[in-house]
Amino acid sequence: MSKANGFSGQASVSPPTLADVAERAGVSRQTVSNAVNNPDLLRGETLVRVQEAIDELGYLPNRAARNLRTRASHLVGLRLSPVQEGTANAAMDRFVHSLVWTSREAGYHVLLFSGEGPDPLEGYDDLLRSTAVDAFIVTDTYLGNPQATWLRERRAPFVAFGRPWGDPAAQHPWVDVDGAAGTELATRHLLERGHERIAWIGWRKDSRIGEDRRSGWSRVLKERGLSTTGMASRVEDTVWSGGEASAVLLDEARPTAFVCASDTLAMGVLRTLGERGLRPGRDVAVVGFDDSQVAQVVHPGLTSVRQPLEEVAIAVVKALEDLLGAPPKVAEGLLLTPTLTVRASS
Amino acid sequence: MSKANGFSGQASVSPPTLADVAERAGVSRQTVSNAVNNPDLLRGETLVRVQEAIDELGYLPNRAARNLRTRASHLVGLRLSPVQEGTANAAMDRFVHSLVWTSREAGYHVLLFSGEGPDPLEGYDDLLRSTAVDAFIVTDTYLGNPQATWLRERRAPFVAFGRPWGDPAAQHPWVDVDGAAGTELATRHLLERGHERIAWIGWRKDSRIGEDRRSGWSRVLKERGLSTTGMASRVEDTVWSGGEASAVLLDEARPTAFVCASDTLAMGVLRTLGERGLRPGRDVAVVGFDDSQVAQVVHPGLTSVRQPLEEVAIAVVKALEDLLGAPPKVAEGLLLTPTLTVRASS
DNA sequence: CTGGTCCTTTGGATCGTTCATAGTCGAGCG
DNA sequence: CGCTCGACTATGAACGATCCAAAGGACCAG
Repeated sequence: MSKANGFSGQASVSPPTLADVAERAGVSRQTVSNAVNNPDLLRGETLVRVQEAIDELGYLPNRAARNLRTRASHLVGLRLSPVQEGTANAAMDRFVHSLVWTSREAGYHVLLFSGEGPDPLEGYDDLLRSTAVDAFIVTDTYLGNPQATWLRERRAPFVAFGRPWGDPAAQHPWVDVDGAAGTELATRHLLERGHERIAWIGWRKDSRIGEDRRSGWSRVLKERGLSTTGMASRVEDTVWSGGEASAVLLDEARPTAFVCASDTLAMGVLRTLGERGLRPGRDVAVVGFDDSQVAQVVHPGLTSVRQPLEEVAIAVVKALEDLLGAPPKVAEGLLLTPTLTVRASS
Repeated sequence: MSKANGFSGQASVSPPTLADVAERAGVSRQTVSNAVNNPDLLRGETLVRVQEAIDELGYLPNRAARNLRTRASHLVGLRLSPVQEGTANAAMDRFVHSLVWTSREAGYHVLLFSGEGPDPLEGYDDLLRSTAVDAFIVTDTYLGNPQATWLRERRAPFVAFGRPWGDPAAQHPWVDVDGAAGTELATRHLLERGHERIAWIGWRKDSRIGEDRRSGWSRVLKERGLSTTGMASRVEDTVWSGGEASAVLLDEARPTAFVCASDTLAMGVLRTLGERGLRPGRDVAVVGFDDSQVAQVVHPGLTSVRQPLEEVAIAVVKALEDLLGAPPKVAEGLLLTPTLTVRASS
C-alpha cells in the first residue's frame, strides 16, 4: 500500500484510469489489466514497471466499470430484519460482524438492505434485477422460508443461515447450528451437576427451531430414564412469559433446573427466582441460549449455549465462493455444533 | 411493482436492457432513459407505452452501467467496529438498523466494511479510490478522530455521528447526541425522587464523551448547591469496574443514587447492591446510559438514558443528501437530545 | 536464410447506461 | 404558402474496465 501516491494531493481530479497507468508505464491498457488480474502473464521486467506506475499514480480499478464488464459486483446482500426491543437476541448482530470480516478476506463486501413491510421479498427483487449484488445471504429461515423458494425460482444465488426445514432435498447451500446438540450439552451439564428434575421453557410448537432445541433436552432426559411429562412449557419469547412459565413449573413440577430456548426466557426465570428468594446456581440452575450480552453482563452470569457464529460466517462465505465460482458448486448443508459457556447460574 | 413480468420465467437469460425496452415500445433508448429518470419530458401517451413495456419485461436499470456513467454508486460506506464482548453496548447496532432503513428511503444502500488492524484507515482507502461508495458515515469519533482529517484531506464526502471534539470549526457535517443533557435528565429525575446524595460512575478522563456525560451530572448538582466532591469515580467500561467503584463509593460517600456513563457500569452497580442486600430502586437508585437490551431485560428494569438513534439516522441521511447534492451543501452540526426511559431501578 | 512455434503484447470491440447534439414533426405567424 | 419556433425523439459518443483475436518478437530447426 503506497502511502505517498500521486493521487492524494490532487483534489477534485478524477482518479487515475487504466489508460493513465498504461501511458506512464509505456504499455497498453490490456497489459496493465493483466498486471492486475493475471500477473503471471507478464514478463517479470514488464510487471515491475507496470507495478511502479500503479503505485506512483495510486491506481485502483474503477469498480463500476469492472462490474459492468464482468457482470459481477462482488457484493452480497443481507437483509436486516427489524429490531426486536425487549428481547436479548444479539445473535444477528454478532453474525453480521463475523460475516463482514470473513467476506472481506474473500473479496466481498456486505450490502445491507431492510425488509420493511409484510412482504419479505421486497428489496430482494430490486437488488437482484438491477444486478446490484452477486448473491444473497438469507438468515430468517424460521417460518416456511418463502424467500428460499422465491430466490430459487429466480435463479438467484444465495446461501442460507438456517436449515431448509420444509424440504430436506433443497437445492441450495446452507449452514446452520445444531440447536438440539446445544440443549443436549446444556442438559448433560445439568445432569453432571446432580440435577434430575430439569424443566424446559421454549417457544410455541410451530417454531421449527424451538422444537429442534427442545428435542435435545427431551432426548437426554429419556436416555437417562427421566420423565419429561409436566416438565415443559411453550410460550412466546419474552421475559415476562419466561417468568410466568417458570413460576407455574416451580409450583407444579418442582424442577431444580431450567433449560431455556433463549436468553430472554432465561432472564424471566431469573426474575422469578429472585422474587422467590431462590439463588440462581445454588438453589435452582438456569441455562439460556445464544450467549447474548445480557447473559454475559447480568448478575450472576447466565450459563448459555453459544452459537459458533464466526464459524458459521466462514462456512457461509465458503459456500458463497463455491456458488459463484466457475463452475458453480452447491456446497452441502453443514451443521455446526454450539458450545456451552458456563457461568454462575448453573 | 409488476408481479407477472416476462423476466421471471426466463432462467439464465441476461436481464432486459434499455435497448430491449426501447424496441418493444417502439422508441429509442434515450426515450426510455427519460421515461425512467425524467418522466415529465415525455408526452403522456408515450410515457404510458414505455411504462407498459418496462413492466412487461420487468426492466430495471443495470446498476453497474448507471454507476459508471453517472460516477455515483448510491452506496454509503459504514465501518463496523469490532465487537466488544462483555459490554452492553448495543447502540451501534440500533443505529445501523435505523440507518439502513432511512437510507433506503433516500435511495441509498449501506455497505459495511470492517476496520481490522491498528490502522483505522484501512478499508476506507480502497473503497474510496475504487469509487465503490459515494460517501462514508463515520461513527467512532471518540479519540482524536484520525479518520475525519484523513477523509477531509482526500476530499472524501462523509458525515459523522459524533462531534468533532478536537476543532469546533470542523468543516464536515455531523450529528451527535447531547450526553450532558442525558445525564442532566437522569440527575433531575433522581432529585425529583428525593435523592440528594447522587454519585457518578464514568469513564476515564481522556474520554471526551465520558467527560461530556459527567458534566450534565455535576452541573445539576452544583445548580442545586449539592457537593460533588468524593461522589465521582472514573473507571474503565466493564461490569467489574462498575461494581468495584460503586462498592467504594457506598462505603466512603454513602450515596443513595448512582448515575452511570453506561449500562455496563450500571450493571456493575446492580451487582454490588445485590451482594449487599440493597434493593435497586427502593434502597438505592441506579440510572444507566444507552438503554441497551440489558437494561430492558434485566430484573428489575434499569432506568437508562436513551439516545434517539432513529432521529440521528434521519439527520445523518439528510446531511448526506445535502452533501452529495448539486451544489453540495455542508449541513450544520446538529445536537439531539436523548430521553430517559424510567424503569424499576429508580 | 527461412518458416514455424511459442510467448508477450496490442488494438478493437463490448458491457448498459447517460450526456450532448442533431434531427423530426406539427403548429403558428407573416 | 413558406418559414420559424417549440416540443420531443433519435443517434453517436463516452464512462473505464475486460474479452477476443491477432500482431510482434525471440528462438530454434531445417
